[in-house]
Amino acid sequence: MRVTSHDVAAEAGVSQATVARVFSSPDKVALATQKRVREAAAKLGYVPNAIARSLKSQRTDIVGAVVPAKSEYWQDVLTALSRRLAEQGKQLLLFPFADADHVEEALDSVEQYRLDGLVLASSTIRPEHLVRMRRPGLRVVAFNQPAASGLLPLVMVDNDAGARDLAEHVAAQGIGTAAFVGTVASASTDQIRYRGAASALADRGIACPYVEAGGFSYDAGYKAAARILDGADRPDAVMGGSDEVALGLIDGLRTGGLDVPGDVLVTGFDGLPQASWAGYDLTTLVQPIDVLVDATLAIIFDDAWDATQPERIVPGTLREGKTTRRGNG
Amino acid sequence: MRVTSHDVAAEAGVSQATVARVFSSPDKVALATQKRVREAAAKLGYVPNAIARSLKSQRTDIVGAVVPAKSEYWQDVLTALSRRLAEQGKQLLLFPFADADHVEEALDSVEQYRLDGLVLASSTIRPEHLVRMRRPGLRVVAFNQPAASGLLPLVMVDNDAGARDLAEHVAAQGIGTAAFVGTVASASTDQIRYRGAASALADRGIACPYVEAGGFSYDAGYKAAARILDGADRPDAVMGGSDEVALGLIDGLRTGGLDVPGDVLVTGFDGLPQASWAGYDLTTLVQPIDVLVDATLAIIFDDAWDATQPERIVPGTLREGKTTRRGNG
DNA sequence: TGACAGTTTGAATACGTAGTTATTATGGTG
DNA sequence: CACCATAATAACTACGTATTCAAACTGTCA
Repeated sequence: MRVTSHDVAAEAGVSQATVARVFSSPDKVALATQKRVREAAAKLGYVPNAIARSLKSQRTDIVGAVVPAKSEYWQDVLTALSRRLAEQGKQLLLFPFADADHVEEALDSVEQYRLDGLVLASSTIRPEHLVRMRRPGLRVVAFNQPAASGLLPLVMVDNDAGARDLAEHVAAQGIGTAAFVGTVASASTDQIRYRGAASALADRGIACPYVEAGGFSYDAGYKAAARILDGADRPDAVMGGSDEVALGLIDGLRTGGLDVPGDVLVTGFDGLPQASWAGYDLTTLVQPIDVLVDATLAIIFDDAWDATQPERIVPGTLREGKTTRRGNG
Repeated sequence: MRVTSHDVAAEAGVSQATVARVFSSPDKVALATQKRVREAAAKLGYVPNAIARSLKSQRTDIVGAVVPAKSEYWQDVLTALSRRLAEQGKQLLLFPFADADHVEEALDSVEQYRLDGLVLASSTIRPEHLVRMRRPGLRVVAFNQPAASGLLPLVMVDNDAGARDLAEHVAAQGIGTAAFVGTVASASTDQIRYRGAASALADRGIACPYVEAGGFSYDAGYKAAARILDGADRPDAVMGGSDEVALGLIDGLRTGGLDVPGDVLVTGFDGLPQASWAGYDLTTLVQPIDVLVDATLAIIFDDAWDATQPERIVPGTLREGKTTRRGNG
């Protein structure tokens, strides 16, 4: 049914090996022969079979990504990752998981495919899952997942420094009290960001209690806002554990009758496109996603990767939006 | 290096064929043998090789998706699609393209992989590309792409009816003039939505000129708002060609000093999560993405698919937000 | 002309699995 | 106990390609 290299070989009057060479290492085939083969291939509509090639060459040219099914941040990362891969003629295979309990299933499917590399995302993947992925022949990279430190090659934004930058920026606006609304307390990014922010604020004598939103979503942030409004002492600033939560916080606070930034300052973390939308214009720490993605692919594809330097921590950039601009409040 | 079914066979003292059967059709293997094989497999850490299986079985259990690299809407669709596939033990392979000129390259890569099915997204894929994908053994579905009608099996929301619903809803608020801010004029969804809206409005004596945002993004909508503000006769209602454009419109109009919905009503189309965010609460037509995805996968995987009924048009739902609520303005 | 290096091509093989056919073991029946 | 039907397993092969090895061919130079 399907046209194979044998069919092309017969049509062009050469051997299958020659056809294969024309498509994989053309410099080893005489130009006249190449021309004949290509014409035959075009005539028959031949397309090399990537499956068979992968079986033979032990390379799939496919990178897998294990990511949470619902998340604005990860969608951005995936977009950047897949674009970058496409430029190199490689593809991205998605292994989304609904929640932490389903990670195991996703990892099961991963092993079946002999991927060139695997990007492990989501800070809720547990360490036992991480180490399980350390297999010969599979380059695994933990993406923005501090918990993987020491277990897997790791690429991430400098969460600690970023949180401190944000905290210092907020403190400089002259606030008396603050609160940090994290996503999920067990997430390692959450912990680092909170500690960084709380520590920087403490240096300036500002207390910063931790509030758990209970999720990574806008809704979680929106609902957390209600709890802050109900609380006894309303903070002057609220630092969101992620942009998505922060956007929910803003809307929740505004729905509750507060003015942002007039009554409460709000910050985020990630640098989502939505954070820059004029309706929010959120002060946040922008992750250099392209840099992170490049570093990730370097680990996967660069043979000269230095295994003794398995961590790549990239600084983020403070984006000052109007949600921390006191003057205009 | 890698553990194969042969290794497991040797370890368990059976033939390779028996090992294969244990993992693909266990009911044909005696329980005692099965146990022995599974134990041997566990001991050696054997995992079936999906590449080899695909080569042999002529099925990859992978569905490809050709989608624009940047788009909130498509990210939502992909999320739903990949989740659904994962439930069935199948995977999603992404073929993103930066712009319409790069579709060709994406399609080239597609053909190399022997996918079980292919989802063609984006209304900017040209007809010649569409027909090129009609190959034996590959189930292709055009997703939300009216232009594919008659060329490929098609799944889409009822754009015409949806646009009419929105238009009627807006008209019912008592407006005098309107404008439709489309995404890209050549996009087939844009054309249908505009015609539907304009026709419904015309029935009520309301004119509705077409304005091209020039893109599918928030930014395109934001910039289009400026043009509307500069225009001679400001419309009482602006209908966005998509939610993303509509959200940009809202912020653009508000930045320009207008109140939405006080001065101008705004509608969208798609039903993005962001449209429901309290800061916008956009009136829009919600696409039943899960239904669309199910219909798509039915075409790809259902052998009894009725080729004489190659179009599946699903109604959307009007979501009434506060952007068309005159009373509160 | 003959030998030789370099280039080009063909035959054969392996990648790891699933399915087909052949063979052996099992159990029930007259 | 012979016989047959059925279950269970083994041997073998094909899927489509890339690569190794050997063979054939090219042109060069003594």
